[in-house]
Amino acid sequence: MADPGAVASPAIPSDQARALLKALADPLRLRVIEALGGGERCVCDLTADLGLAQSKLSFHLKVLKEAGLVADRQEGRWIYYRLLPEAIEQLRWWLAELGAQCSKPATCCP
Amino acid sequence: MADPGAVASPAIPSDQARALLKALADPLRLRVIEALGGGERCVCDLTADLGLAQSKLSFHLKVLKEAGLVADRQEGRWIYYRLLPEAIEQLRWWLAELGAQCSKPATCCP
DNA sequence: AACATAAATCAACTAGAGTTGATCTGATGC
DNA sequence: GCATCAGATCAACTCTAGTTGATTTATGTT
Repeated sequence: MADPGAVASPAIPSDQARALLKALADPLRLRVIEALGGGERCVCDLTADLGLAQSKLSFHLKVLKEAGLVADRQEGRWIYYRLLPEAIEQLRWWLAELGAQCSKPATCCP
Repeated sequence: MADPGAVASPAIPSDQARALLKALADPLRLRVIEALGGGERCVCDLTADLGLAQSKLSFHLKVLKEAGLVADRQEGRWIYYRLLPEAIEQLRWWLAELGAQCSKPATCCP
């Protein structure tokens, strides 16, 4: 913060970046992400497709939603989940900044 | 897979990507990463700098090392850790591929 | 050799994340 | 209204990740 006139990168806070990292680090959640890659899906569809218990999937969808990776939408009694690809893009930016930091000249011990 | 003549991206396996994601998701490990951003540091230096118990830091360094984010080097009785920025770059590539997958045309439910 | 220091490892513990089955909420259809 | 289905939520449990302090291994010093 306190960086007026800086570049136009989103610069998400590291807390949010960590939430994204954590959300993606789980193998089951990654399967959900990949399943949603093909487009919006309702929960019952995902449950059947991935062969998961309903409450289990619901738990992981909540984690993904709170991390900002997916969004949901109700239609009748179905709830459709979709990916928010911009979240992945934000994480890539954040990683780019982290990587840039890691290449800066040493500040100590010459 | 089965994509001959594709781009020159490293395409790390998702297991390794997950290890990287998990390693970066921890706040303490992120502090270590940032501390190493300025250059190579010995463990005793990091311990003092971050104010951590020795075994605690040792545990997290091991996680980072196994994920491929850092490497170590012995010199006398000191062990120096350094970042491997290419790991972050690989993760960015992996995320780019994941993001690309997520934008492909829907395969079902027209 | 005896001693001191750097760092990894271990065993016991704590805490948090994920699982399970049941229950609750809300929408639809009869 | 009542029954049904989709999905979230809850409480109890399990499992894994992280913490702590003690011990061990290796290196260097006297």
